Amino acid sequence: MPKTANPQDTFKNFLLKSLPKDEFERVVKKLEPVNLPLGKVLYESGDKLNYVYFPTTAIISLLYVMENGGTAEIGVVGNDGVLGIALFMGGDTTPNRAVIQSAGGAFKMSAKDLMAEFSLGGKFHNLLLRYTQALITQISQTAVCNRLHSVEQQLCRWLLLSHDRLDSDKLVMTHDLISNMLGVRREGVTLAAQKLVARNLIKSVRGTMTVLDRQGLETAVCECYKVVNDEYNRLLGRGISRTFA
Amino acid sequence: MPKTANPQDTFKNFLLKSLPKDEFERVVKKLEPVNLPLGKVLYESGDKLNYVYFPTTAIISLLYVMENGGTAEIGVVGNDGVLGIALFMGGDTTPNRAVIQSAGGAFKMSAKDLMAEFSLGGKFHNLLLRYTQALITQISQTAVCNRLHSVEQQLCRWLLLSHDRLDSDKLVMTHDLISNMLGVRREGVTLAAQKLVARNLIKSVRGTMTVLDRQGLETAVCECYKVVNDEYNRLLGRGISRTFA
DNA sequence: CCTGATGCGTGCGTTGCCGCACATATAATC
DNA sequence: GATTATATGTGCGGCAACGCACGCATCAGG
Repeated sequence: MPKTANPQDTFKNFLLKSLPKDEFERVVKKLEPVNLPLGKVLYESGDKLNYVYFPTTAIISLLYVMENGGTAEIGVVGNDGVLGIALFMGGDTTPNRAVIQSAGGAFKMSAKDLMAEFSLGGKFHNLLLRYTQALITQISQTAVCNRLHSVEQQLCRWLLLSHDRLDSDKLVMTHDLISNMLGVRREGVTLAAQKLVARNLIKSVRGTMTVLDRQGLETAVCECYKVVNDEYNRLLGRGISRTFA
Repeated sequence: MPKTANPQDTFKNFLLKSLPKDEFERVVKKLEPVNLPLGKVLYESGDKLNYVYFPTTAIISLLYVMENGGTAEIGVVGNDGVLGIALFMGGDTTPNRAVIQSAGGAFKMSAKDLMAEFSLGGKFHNLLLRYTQALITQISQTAVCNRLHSVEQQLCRWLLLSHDRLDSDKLVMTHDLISNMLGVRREGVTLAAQKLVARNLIKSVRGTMTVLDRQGLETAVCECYKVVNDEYNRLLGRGISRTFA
Protein backbone atom coordinates (compact mmCIF):
# COMPACT_ATOMS: atom_id res chain seq x y z
CA MET A 1 0.00 0.00 0.00
CA PRO A 2 1.37 3.41 -0.99
CA LYS A 3 2.82 5.64 1.69
CA THR A 4 -0.02 8.18 1.68
CA ALA A 5 -2.63 5.67 2.77
CA ASN A 6 -3.72 5.21 6.31
CA PRO A 7 -3.91 1.47 6.95
CA GLN A 8 -6.48 2.14 9.61
CA ASP A 9 -8.86 3.33 6.92
CA THR A 10 -9.09 -0.12 5.44
CA PHE A 11 -11.08 -1.11 8.50
CA LYS A 12 -13.77 1.32 7.52
CA ASN A 13 -14.72 -1.11 4.80
CA PHE A 14 -16.59 -4.01 6.33
CA LEU A 15 -15.47 -6.56 3.79
CA LEU A 16 -11.81 -5.79 4.32
CA LYS A 17 -12.35 -5.63 8.04
CA SER A 18 -13.87 -9.09 8.04
CA LEU A 19 -10.85 -10.78 6.53
CA PRO A 20 -8.70 -13.07 8.65
CA LYS A 21 -5.27 -11.66 9.47
CA ASP A 22 -3.24 -13.55 6.87
CA GLU A 23 -5.54 -12.77 3.99
CA PHE A 24 -5.89 -9.19 5.12
CA GLU A 25 -2.12 -8.71 5.13
CA ARG A 26 -1.91 -10.05 1.61
CA VAL A 27 -4.85 -8.05 0.28
CA VAL A 28 -3.89 -4.77 1.88
CA LYS A 29 -0.60 -4.72 -0.02
CA LYS A 30 -2.55 -4.62 -3.25
CA LEU A 31 -4.81 -1.75 -2.26
CA GLU A 32 -4.38 1.80 -3.40
CA PRO A 33 -6.31 4.65 -1.76
CA VAL A 34 -8.32 6.94 -4.00
CA ASN A 35 -10.46 9.98 -3.48
CA LEU A 36 -13.77 9.96 -5.26
CA PRO A 37 -15.47 13.29 -5.98
CA LEU A 38 -19.22 13.65 -6.30
CA GLY A 39 -20.47 12.79 -9.77
CA LYS A 40 -17.36 10.94 -10.92
CA VAL A 41 -18.20 8.02 -13.18
CA LEU A 42 -16.14 4.96 -12.27
CA TYR A 43 -17.61 2.65 -14.86
CA GLU A 44 -19.65 3.43 -17.90
CA SER A 45 -22.03 0.82 -19.22
CA GLY A 46 -20.02 -1.82 -21.04
CA ASP A 47 -16.62 -0.68 -19.75
CA LYS A 48 -14.00 -3.25 -19.04
CA LEU A 49 -13.42 -3.41 -15.30
CA ASN A 50 -9.76 -2.70 -14.65
CA TYR A 51 -10.22 -2.05 -10.95
CA VAL A 52 -12.58 -2.92 -8.18
CA TYR A 53 -13.27 -0.40 -5.42
CA PHE A 54 -13.71 -0.93 -1.71
CA PRO A 55 -15.38 2.27 -0.47
CA THR A 56 -14.62 3.58 2.98
CA THR A 57 -16.49 6.87 3.12
CA ALA A 58 -17.65 7.19 -0.49
CA ILE A 59 -21.00 5.93 -1.73
CA ILE A 60 -21.39 4.62 -5.24
CA SER A 61 -24.65 4.37 -7.11
CA LEU A 62 -25.32 1.69 -9.71
CA LEU A 63 -27.44 3.20 -12.44
CA TYR A 64 -29.02 1.91 -15.57
CA VAL A 65 -29.15 4.48 -18.34
CA MET A 66 -31.92 4.08 -20.87
CA GLU A 67 -31.63 4.75 -24.56
CA ASN A 68 -33.70 7.90 -24.11
CA GLY A 69 -31.42 9.12 -21.34
CA GLY A 70 -33.67 8.25 -18.42
CA THR A 71 -31.93 6.70 -15.45
CA ALA A 72 -32.83 4.41 -12.56
CA GLU A 73 -30.74 3.21 -9.68
CA ILE A 74 -30.57 -0.51 -9.19
CA GLY A 75 -28.38 -0.54 -6.11
CA VAL A 76 -25.90 1.28 -3.97
CA VAL A 77 -22.43 0.33 -2.73
CA GLY A 78 -20.69 1.88 0.25
CA ASN A 79 -18.46 0.79 3.11
CA ASP A 80 -20.52 -2.37 3.25
CA GLY A 81 -19.11 -3.83 0.09
CA VAL A 82 -17.24 -3.62 -3.15
CA LEU A 83 -17.85 -2.17 -6.58
CA GLY A 84 -17.10 -4.43 -9.52
CA ILE A 85 -18.58 -7.79 -8.64
CA ALA A 86 -18.95 -8.58 -12.35
CA LEU A 87 -15.22 -9.11 -12.44
CA PHE A 88 -15.04 -12.13 -10.19
CA MET A 89 -18.44 -13.33 -11.34
CA GLY A 90 -16.89 -13.95 -14.71
CA GLY A 91 -18.10 -11.13 -16.88
CA ASP A 92 -15.55 -8.42 -17.18
CA THR A 93 -18.03 -5.69 -17.92
CA THR A 94 -21.41 -4.65 -16.52
CA PRO A 95 -24.33 -3.08 -18.33
CA ASN A 96 -24.54 -0.41 -15.64
CA ARG A 97 -23.00 2.93 -14.89
CA ALA A 98 -21.29 3.40 -11.53
CA VAL A 99 -21.27 6.97 -10.29
CA ILE A 100 -20.21 8.58 -7.04
CA GLN A 101 -23.29 9.56 -5.14
CA SER A 102 -21.45 10.85 -2.11
CA ALA A 103 -17.85 12.01 -2.25
CA GLY A 104 -15.32 10.18 -0.12
CA GLY A 105 -12.55 7.64 -0.01
CA ALA A 106 -12.09 4.14 -1.28
CA PHE A 107 -9.37 1.63 -1.95
CA LYS A 108 -8.93 0.31 -5.42
CA MET A 109 -7.42 -3.01 -6.42
CA SER A 110 -6.41 -4.13 -9.88
CA ALA A 111 -8.44 -6.77 -11.67
CA LYS A 112 -5.41 -9.02 -11.80
CA ASP A 113 -4.70 -8.83 -8.08
CA LEU A 114 -8.33 -9.35 -7.23
CA MET A 115 -8.62 -12.44 -9.34
CA ALA A 116 -5.41 -13.87 -7.95
CA GLU A 117 -6.70 -13.62 -4.41
CA PHE A 118 -10.24 -14.66 -5.35
CA SER A 119 -9.06 -17.85 -6.97
CA LEU A 120 -7.34 -18.95 -3.78
CA GLY A 121 -10.80 -19.83 -2.55
CA GLY A 122 -10.33 -18.57 0.99
CA LYS A 123 -12.41 -16.31 3.17
CA PHE A 124 -11.96 -13.57 0.58
CA HIS A 125 -13.69 -15.71 -2.03
CA ASN A 126 -16.42 -16.57 0.42
CA LEU A 127 -16.96 -12.98 1.56
CA LEU A 128 -17.19 -11.60 -1.96
CA LEU A 129 -19.82 -14.16 -2.88
CA ARG A 130 -21.81 -13.54 0.27
CA TYR A 131 -21.66 -9.83 -0.39
CA THR A 132 -22.87 -10.44 -3.93
CA GLN A 133 -25.80 -12.38 -2.55
CA ALA A 134 -26.66 -9.45 -0.28
CA LEU A 135 -26.42 -7.07 -3.23
CA ILE A 136 -28.76 -9.32 -5.22
CA THR A 137 -31.28 -8.94 -2.43
CA GLN A 138 -30.87 -5.20 -2.54
CA ILE A 139 -31.43 -5.13 -6.30
CA SER A 140 -34.41 -7.49 -6.01
CA GLN A 141 -35.99 -5.33 -3.38
CA THR A 142 -35.42 -2.27 -5.55
CA ALA A 143 -37.43 -4.02 -8.24
CA VAL A 144 -40.23 -4.78 -5.80
CA CYS A 145 -40.19 -1.29 -4.35
CA ASN A 146 -40.30 0.29 -7.80
CA ARG A 147 -43.33 -1.77 -8.59
CA LEU A 148 -45.39 -1.48 -5.46
CA HIS A 149 -44.45 1.52 -3.34
CA SER A 150 -44.94 5.26 -3.38
CA VAL A 151 -42.27 7.81 -4.15
CA GLU A 152 -42.36 8.91 -0.53
CA GLN A 153 -41.62 5.40 0.72
CA GLN A 154 -38.87 5.01 -1.82
CA LEU A 155 -37.31 8.27 -0.78
CA CYS A 156 -37.29 7.02 2.80
CA ARG A 157 -35.61 3.84 1.70
CA TRP A 158 -33.06 5.75 -0.30
CA LEU A 159 -32.30 8.10 2.57
CA LEU A 160 -31.80 5.20 4.97
CA LEU A 161 -29.56 3.31 2.56
CA SER A 162 -27.41 6.40 2.20
CA HIS A 163 -27.47 7.25 5.89
CA ASP A 164 -26.31 3.74 6.74
CA ARG A 165 -23.22 4.23 4.63
CA LEU A 166 -22.27 7.66 5.98
CA ASP A 167 -20.74 8.96 9.19
CA SER A 168 -22.79 12.12 9.09
CA ASP A 169 -26.50 12.86 9.18
CA LYS A 170 -26.06 15.33 6.37
CA LEU A 171 -26.48 14.14 2.79
CA VAL A 172 -25.10 16.49 0.15
CA MET A 173 -27.59 15.84 -2.59
CA THR A 174 -30.03 17.87 -4.66
CA HIS A 175 -33.59 16.82 -5.32
CA ASP A 176 -32.70 16.65 -8.97
CA LEU A 177 -29.95 14.10 -8.43
CA ILE A 178 -32.15 12.01 -6.17
CA SER A 179 -34.84 12.06 -8.83
CA ASN A 180 -32.36 10.59 -11.29
CA MET A 181 -31.54 7.82 -8.84
CA LEU A 182 -35.13 7.00 -8.11
CA GLY A 183 -36.19 7.39 -11.70
CA VAL A 184 -38.92 9.88 -10.85
CA ARG A 185 -39.59 13.57 -11.44
CA ARG A 186 -37.62 16.18 -9.58
CA GLU A 187 -40.90 17.68 -8.37
CA GLY A 188 -41.90 14.30 -7.06
CA VAL A 189 -38.85 14.25 -4.82
CA THR A 190 -39.58 17.79 -3.64
CA LEU A 191 -43.13 16.82 -2.74
CA ALA A 192 -42.08 13.66 -0.96
CA ALA A 193 -39.34 15.52 0.91
CA GLN A 194 -41.85 18.12 2.05
CA LYS A 195 -44.01 15.44 3.57
CA LEU A 196 -41.04 14.06 5.48
CA VAL A 197 -40.08 17.58 6.60
CA ALA A 198 -43.64 18.13 7.82
CA ARG A 199 -43.23 15.06 10.00
CA ASN A 200 -39.91 16.37 11.33
CA LEU A 201 -38.07 13.35 10.01
CA ILE A 202 -35.62 15.29 7.87
CA LYS A 203 -34.48 18.79 7.06
CA SER A 204 -34.20 19.77 3.42
CA VAL A 205 -32.39 22.90 2.34
CA ARG A 206 -30.82 23.71 -0.98
CA GLY A 207 -28.47 20.90 -1.81
CA THR A 208 -28.51 19.01 1.46
CA MET A 209 -30.90 16.73 3.25
CA THR A 210 -30.33 16.10 6.94
CA VAL A 211 -31.68 13.13 8.84
CA LEU A 212 -33.32 14.42 12.02
CA ASP A 213 -35.24 11.38 13.21
CA ARG A 214 -33.69 8.11 12.18
CA GLN A 215 -36.22 6.01 14.02
CA GLY A 216 -39.08 7.97 12.56
CA LEU A 217 -37.74 7.31 9.08
CA GLU A 218 -37.62 3.63 9.82
CA THR A 219 -41.28 3.59 10.73
CA ALA A 220 -42.15 5.57 7.61
CA VAL A 221 -40.21 3.34 5.22
CA CYS A 222 -41.70 0.32 3.47
CA GLU A 223 -40.73 -3.19 4.47
CA CYS A 224 -38.19 -3.31 1.64
CA TYR A 225 -35.57 -1.59 3.74
CA LYS A 226 -35.77 -4.08 6.55
CA VAL A 227 -35.71 -7.07 4.22
CA VAL A 228 -32.46 -5.89 2.69
CA ASN A 229 -30.95 -4.94 6.01
CA ASP A 230 -31.78 -8.29 7.56
CA GLU A 231 -30.10 -10.04 4.65
CA TYR A 232 -26.94 -8.00 5.08
CA ASN A 233 -26.97 -8.90 8.75
CA ARG A 234 -27.49 -12.53 8.11
CA LEU A 235 -24.96 -12.88 5.30
CA LEU A 236 -22.22 -10.60 6.49
CA GLY A 237 -22.67 -11.06 10.18
CA ARG A 238 -23.05 -7.41 10.89
CA GLY A 239 -25.74 -4.82 10.53
CA ILE A 240 -25.28 -2.06 8.06
CA SER A 241 -28.08 -0.13 9.65
CA ARG A 242 -26.85 2.56 11.99
CA THR A 243 -29.76 1.88 14.29
CA PHE A 244 -28.21 -1.30 15.51
CA ALA A 245 -24.59 -0.37 14.88
CA MET B 1 -28.73 -40.90 -12.03
CA PRO B 2 -31.79 -43.04 -11.35
CA LYS B 3 -32.92 -45.50 -13.98
CA THR B 4 -36.06 -43.59 -14.94
CA ALA B 5 -34.18 -40.57 -16.17
CA ASN B 6 -33.29 -39.96 -19.76
CA PRO B 7 -29.68 -38.78 -19.84
CA GLN B 8 -30.41 -36.95 -23.07
CA ASP B 9 -32.69 -34.63 -21.17
CA THR B 10 -29.82 -33.17 -19.22
CA PHE B 11 -28.73 -31.52 -22.44
CA LYS B 12 -31.91 -29.51 -22.48
CA ASN B 13 -30.45 -27.47 -19.65
CA PHE B 14 -27.85 -25.12 -21.06
CA LEU B 15 -25.70 -25.03 -17.95
CA LEU B 16 -25.38 -28.79 -17.83
CA LYS B 17 -24.89 -28.92 -21.56
CA SER B 18 -22.00 -26.48 -21.34
CA LEU B 19 -19.96 -28.60 -18.94
CA PRO B 20 -16.81 -30.32 -20.18
CA LYS B 21 -17.09 -34.06 -20.46
CA ASP B 22 -15.34 -35.03 -17.24
CA GLU B 23 -17.29 -32.61 -15.07
CA PHE B 24 -20.51 -33.50 -16.80
CA GLU B 25 -20.01 -37.19 -16.09
CA ARG B 26 -19.44 -36.44 -12.43
CA VAL B 27 -22.35 -34.04 -12.10
CA VAL B 28 -24.87 -36.13 -13.96
CA LYS B 29 -24.48 -38.96 -11.44
CA LYS B 30 -25.77 -36.64 -8.76
CA LEU B 31 -28.83 -35.49 -10.64
CA GLU B 32 -32.32 -36.74 -10.03
CA PRO B 33 -35.15 -36.01 -12.47
CA VAL B 34 -38.30 -34.41 -11.11
CA ASN B 35 -41.60 -33.37 -12.55
CA LEU B 36 -42.79 -29.96 -11.52
CA PRO B 37 -46.52 -29.18 -11.71
CA LEU B 38 -47.87 -25.68 -12.25
CA GLY B 39 -48.11 -23.71 -9.06
CA LYS B 40 -45.85 -25.92 -6.97
CA VAL B 41 -43.76 -23.92 -4.51
CA LEU B 42 -40.17 -25.14 -4.47
CA TYR B 43 -38.90 -22.66 -1.92
CA GLU B 44 -40.80 -20.48 0.44
CA SER B 45 -39.22 -17.26 1.63
CA GLY B 46 -36.61 -18.11 4.24
CA ASP B 47 -36.55 -21.84 3.54
CA LYS B 48 -33.30 -23.70 3.82
CA LEU B 49 -32.21 -24.82 0.37
CA ASN B 50 -31.81 -28.56 0.41
CA TYR B 51 -31.77 -28.91 -3.35
CA VAL B 52 -30.95 -26.89 -6.40
CA TYR B 53 -32.92 -27.39 -9.60
CA PHE B 54 -31.74 -27.44 -13.19
CA PRO B 55 -34.92 -26.98 -15.25
CA THR B 56 -35.23 -28.63 -18.64
CA THR B 57 -38.78 -27.83 -19.68
CA ALA B 58 -40.15 -26.26 -16.49
CA ILE B 59 -40.07 -22.52 -15.81
CA ILE B 60 -39.68 -21.21 -12.30
CA SER B 61 -40.65 -17.76 -11.15
CA LEU B 62 -38.83 -15.94 -8.36
CA LEU B 63 -41.38 -13.94 -6.42
CA TYR B 64 -41.23 -11.56 -3.55
CA VAL B 65 -44.28 -11.73 -1.32
CA MET B 66 -45.13 -8.58 0.57
CA GLU B 67 -46.49 -8.47 4.08
CA ASN B 68 -49.90 -7.49 2.72
CA GLY B 69 -49.88 -10.44 0.34
CA GLY B 70 -49.00 -8.54 -2.81
CA THR B 71 -46.46 -10.20 -5.05
CA ALA B 72 -43.92 -9.18 -7.65
CA GLU B 73 -41.63 -11.26 -9.79
CA ILE B 74 -37.97 -10.43 -9.65
CA GLY B 75 -36.74 -12.99 -12.12
CA VAL B 76 -37.38 -16.21 -13.94
CA VAL B 77 -35.35 -19.40 -14.26
CA GLY B 78 -35.74 -21.96 -16.99
CA ASN B 79 -33.56 -24.22 -19.11
CA ASP B 80 -31.05 -21.38 -19.18
CA GLY B 81 -29.98 -21.78 -15.60
CA VAL B 82 -30.40 -23.08 -12.12
CA LEU B 83 -32.66 -22.36 -9.18
CA GLY B 84 -30.95 -21.97 -5.82
CA ILE B 85 -27.96 -19.74 -6.44
CA ALA B 86 -28.10 -18.56 -2.83
CA LEU B 87 -26.67 -21.92 -1.86
CA PHE B 88 -23.29 -21.57 -3.51
CA MET B 89 -23.26 -17.83 -2.91
CA GLY B 90 -22.99 -18.57 0.76
CA GLY B 91 -26.44 -17.90 2.14
CA ASP B 92 -28.41 -21.04 2.54
CA THR B 93 -31.77 -19.37 2.29
CA THR B 94 -33.30 -16.71 0.07
CA PRO B 95 -35.91 -14.12 0.94
CA ASN B 96 -37.94 -15.12 -2.13
CA ARG B 97 -40.54 -17.65 -3.06
CA ALA B 98 -39.83 -19.93 -6.01
CA VAL B 99 -42.94 -21.18 -7.77
CA ILE B 100 -43.50 -23.19 -10.94
CA GLN B 101 -44.81 -20.86 -13.59
CA SER B 102 -44.91 -23.46 -16.31
CA ALA B 103 -45.12 -27.17 -15.60
CA GLY B 104 -42.31 -29.36 -16.81
CA GLY B 105 -39.20 -31.26 -15.94
CA ALA B 106 -36.02 -30.47 -14.06
CA PHE B 107 -33.10 -32.22 -12.45
CA LYS B 108 -32.48 -31.69 -8.80
CA MET B 109 -29.18 -32.01 -6.97
CA SER B 110 -28.60 -32.08 -3.26
CA ALA B 111 -27.00 -29.12 -1.55
CA LYS B 112 -24.13 -31.29 -0.41
CA ASP B 113 -23.36 -32.62 -3.87
CA LEU B 114 -23.60 -29.19 -5.38
CA MET B 115 -21.19 -27.68 -2.92
CA ALA B 116 -18.73 -30.51 -3.34
CA GLU B 117 -18.56 -29.95 -7.09
CA PHE B 118 -18.66 -26.17 -6.77
CA SER B 119 -15.70 -26.09 -4.43
CA LEU B 120 -13.54 -27.91 -6.97
CA GLY B 121 -13.32 -24.58 -8.74
CA GLY B 122 -13.66 -25.94 -12.26
CA LYS B 123 -15.85 -24.99 -15.16
CA PHE B 124 -18.87 -25.79 -13.01
CA HIS B 125 -17.84 -23.12 -10.51
CA ASN B 126 -17.20 -20.69 -13.31
CA LEU B 127 -20.48 -21.41 -15.10
CA LEU B 128 -22.59 -21.02 -11.98
CA LEU B 129 -21.03 -17.65 -11.24
CA ARG B 130 -21.47 -16.45 -14.80
CA TYR B 131 -25.06 -17.56 -14.72
CA THR B 132 -25.55 -15.68 -11.46
CA GLN B 133 -24.16 -12.57 -13.11
CA ALA B 134 -26.65 -12.97 -15.94
CA LEU B 135 -29.46 -13.41 -13.44
CA ILE B 136 -28.36 -10.24 -11.66
CA THR B 137 -28.75 -8.42 -14.95
CA GLN B 138 -32.21 -9.87 -15.34
CA ILE B 139 -33.21 -8.74 -11.86
CA SER B 140 -31.68 -5.30 -12.39
CA GLN B 141 -33.55 -4.85 -15.60
CA THR B 142 -36.76 -5.92 -13.89
CA ALA B 143 -36.18 -3.09 -11.45
CA VAL B 144 -35.65 -0.62 -14.28
CA CYS B 145 -38.62 -1.91 -16.22
CA ASN B 146 -40.88 -1.70 -13.18
CA ARG B 147 -39.88 1.88 -12.74
CA LEU B 148 -39.99 3.23 -16.24
CA HIS B 149 -42.14 1.14 -18.57
CA SER B 150 -45.81 0.52 -19.21
CA VAL B 151 -47.72 -2.61 -18.33
CA GLU B 152 -48.00 -3.42 -22.01
CA GLN B 153 -44.24 -3.31 -22.48
CA GLN B 154 -43.72 -5.40 -19.39
CA LEU B 155 -46.17 -7.96 -20.59
CA CYS B 156 -44.20 -8.22 -23.83
CA ARG B 157 -41.01 -8.71 -21.89
CA TRP B 158 -42.61 -11.34 -19.73
CA LEU B 159 -44.02 -13.19 -22.72
CA LEU B 160 -40.66 -13.22 -24.45
CA LEU B 161 -38.81 -14.40 -21.35
CA SER B 162 -41.28 -17.26 -21.05
CA HIS B 163 -41.30 -18.05 -24.74
CA ASP B 164 -37.51 -18.28 -24.76
CA ARG B 165 -37.66 -20.99 -22.15
CA LEU B 166 -40.35 -23.09 -23.79
CA ASP B 167 -40.52 -25.43 -26.76
CA SER B 168 -44.03 -24.41 -27.60
CA ASP B 169 -45.65 -21.13 -28.61
CA LYS B 170 -48.48 -21.79 -26.22
CA LEU B 171 -48.24 -20.48 -22.66
CA VAL B 172 -50.66 -22.02 -20.19
CA MET B 173 -51.24 -19.04 -17.99
CA THR B 174 -54.20 -16.99 -16.80
CA HIS B 175 -54.26 -13.22 -16.77
CA ASP B 176 -54.66 -13.40 -13.04
CA LEU B 177 -51.43 -15.35 -12.57
CA ILE B 178 -49.55 -13.02 -14.89
CA SER B 179 -50.83 -10.06 -12.91
CA ASN B 180 -49.34 -11.58 -9.77
CA MET B 181 -46.00 -11.96 -11.51
CA LEU B 182 -45.97 -8.46 -12.86
CA GLY B 183 -47.36 -6.99 -9.68
CA VAL B 184 -50.23 -5.27 -11.49
CA ARG B 185 -54.02 -5.60 -11.68
CA ARG B 186 -55.59 -8.52 -13.44
CA GLU B 187 -57.58 -6.04 -15.55
CA GLY B 188 -54.35 -4.34 -16.49
CA VAL B 189 -53.06 -7.57 -17.98
CA THR B 190 -56.34 -8.08 -19.84
CA LEU B 191 -56.12 -4.60 -21.33
CA ALA B 192 -52.49 -4.97 -22.32
CA ALA B 193 -53.16 -8.40 -23.82
CA GLN B 194 -56.00 -6.96 -25.87
CA LYS B 195 -53.69 -4.41 -27.39
CA LEU B 196 -51.24 -7.14 -28.37
CA VAL B 197 -54.07 -9.22 -29.80
CA ALA B 198 -55.22 -6.23 -31.84
CA ARG B 199 -51.76 -6.10 -33.34
CA ASN B 200 -51.88 -9.82 -34.11
CA LEU B 201 -48.84 -10.47 -31.96
CA ILE B 202 -50.52 -12.99 -29.69
CA LYS B 203 -53.71 -14.95 -29.23
CA SER B 204 -55.35 -14.90 -25.83
CA VAL B 205 -58.08 -17.35 -24.89
CA ARG B 206 -59.17 -18.52 -21.49
CA GLY B 207 -56.09 -19.80 -19.74
CA THR B 208 -53.61 -19.74 -22.59
CA MET B 209 -51.69 -17.13 -24.47
CA THR B 210 -50.15 -18.07 -27.79
CA VAL B 211 -47.28 -16.27 -29.44
CA LEU B 212 -48.22 -15.58 -33.05
CA ASP B 213 -45.58 -13.10 -34.13
CA ARG B 214 -42.33 -13.46 -32.27
CA GLN B 215 -40.57 -10.75 -34.25
CA GLY B 216 -43.45 -8.38 -33.76
CA LEU B 217 -43.25 -8.89 -30.03
CA GLU B 218 -39.58 -8.08 -30.10
CA THR B 219 -40.25 -4.75 -31.77
CA ALA B 220 -43.02 -3.98 -29.28
CA VAL B 221 -40.95 -4.78 -26.18
CA CYS B 222 -38.86 -2.23 -24.34
CA GLU B 223 -35.09 -2.28 -24.52
CA CYS B 224 -34.94 -4.19 -21.22
CA TYR B 225 -35.46 -7.48 -22.98
CA LYS B 226 -32.56 -7.04 -25.33
CA VAL B 227 -30.21 -5.85 -22.59
CA VAL B 228 -30.83 -9.02 -20.61
CA ASN B 229 -30.65 -11.24 -23.63
CA ASP B 230 -27.36 -9.74 -24.77
CA GLU B 231 -25.90 -10.36 -21.34
CA TYR B 232 -26.96 -14.01 -21.41
CA ASN B 233 -25.34 -14.31 -24.81
CA ARG B 234 -22.17 -12.68 -23.71
CA LEU B 235 -21.79 -14.49 -20.41
CA LEU B 236 -23.00 -17.94 -21.34
CA GLY B 237 -21.88 -18.00 -24.91
CA ARG B 238 -25.27 -18.78 -26.27
CA GLY B 239 -28.48 -16.94 -26.89
CA ILE B 240 -31.48 -17.77 -24.85
CA SER B 241 -33.68 -15.95 -27.29
CA ARG B 242 -35.39 -18.27 -29.71
CA THR B 243 -35.01 -15.71 -32.42
CA PHE B 244 -31.34 -16.47 -32.76
CA ALA B 245 -31.48 -20.04 -31.53
C1' DC C 1 -77.97 -30.71 -19.33
C1' DC C 2 -77.73 -27.92 -15.43
C1' DT C 3 -74.84 -25.76 -12.01
C1' DG C 4 -71.07 -23.87 -9.94
C1' DA C 5 -66.52 -22.39 -10.62
C1' DT C 6 -63.28 -20.09 -13.06
C1' DG C 7 -61.48 -16.77 -16.39
C1' DC C 8 -62.18 -12.71 -19.06
C1' DG C 9 -64.39 -8.16 -20.62
C1' DT C 10 -66.00 -3.61 -19.35
C1' DG C 11 -67.35 0.56 -17.03
C1' DC C 12 -66.61 4.22 -13.48
C1' DG C 13 -64.66 7.17 -10.18
C1' DT C 14 -60.12 7.96 -7.89
C1' DT C 15 -55.28 8.54 -7.35
C1' DG C 16 -50.39 9.02 -8.00
C1' DC C 17 -47.30 10.49 -10.97
C1' DC C 18 -46.14 12.80 -15.30
C1' DG C 19 -44.76 16.91 -18.30
C1' DC C 20 -44.68 21.59 -18.52
C1' DA C 21 -44.45 26.29 -17.11
C1' DC C 22 -43.06 29.60 -14.17
C1' DA C 23 -42.28 31.91 -9.61
C1' DT C 24 -39.19 32.23 -5.89
C1' DA C 25 -35.10 31.46 -3.17
C1' DT C 26 -30.39 30.64 -2.37
C1' DA C 27 -25.60 30.35 -3.78
C1' DA C 28 -21.59 31.74 -6.68
C1' DT C 29 -19.11 35.34 -9.45
C1' DC C 30 -17.52 39.50 -10.46
C1' DG D 1 -24.58 44.42 -4.39
C1' DA D 2 -25.88 43.28 -9.05
C1' DT D 3 -25.86 39.37 -12.11
C1' DT D 4 -26.08 34.78 -13.24
C1' DA D 5 -26.61 30.09 -12.30
C1' DT D 6 -28.60 26.67 -9.62
C1' DA D 7 -32.13 24.73 -6.44
C1' DT D 8 -36.61 24.51 -4.82
C1' DG D 9 -41.80 25.60 -4.55
C1' DT D 10 -46.28 25.55 -6.87
C1' DG D 11 -49.99 25.11 -10.04
C1' DC D 12 -52.40 22.84 -13.87
C1' DG D 13 -53.92 19.52 -17.29
C1' DG D 14 -53.32 14.78 -18.65
C1' DC D 15 -52.82 9.92 -18.34
C1' DA D 16 -51.84 5.32 -16.77
C1' DA D 17 -52.94 2.40 -13.41
C1' DC D 18 -55.80 1.47 -9.36
C1' DG D 19 -59.91 -0.52 -6.66
C1' DC D 20 -64.34 -1.97 -7.14
C1' DA D 21 -68.42 -3.87 -9.22
C1' DC D 22 -70.70 -6.58 -12.28
C1' DG D 23 -71.85 -9.17 -16.66
C1' DC D 24 -70.61 -12.65 -19.81
C1' DA D 25 -68.08 -16.71 -21.56
C1' DT D 26 -66.05 -21.08 -20.96
C1' DC D 27 -65.19 -25.25 -18.62
C1' DA D 28 -65.66 -29.29 -15.19
C1' DG D 29 -68.55 -32.36 -12.50
C1' DG D 30 -72.85 -34.13 -10.99
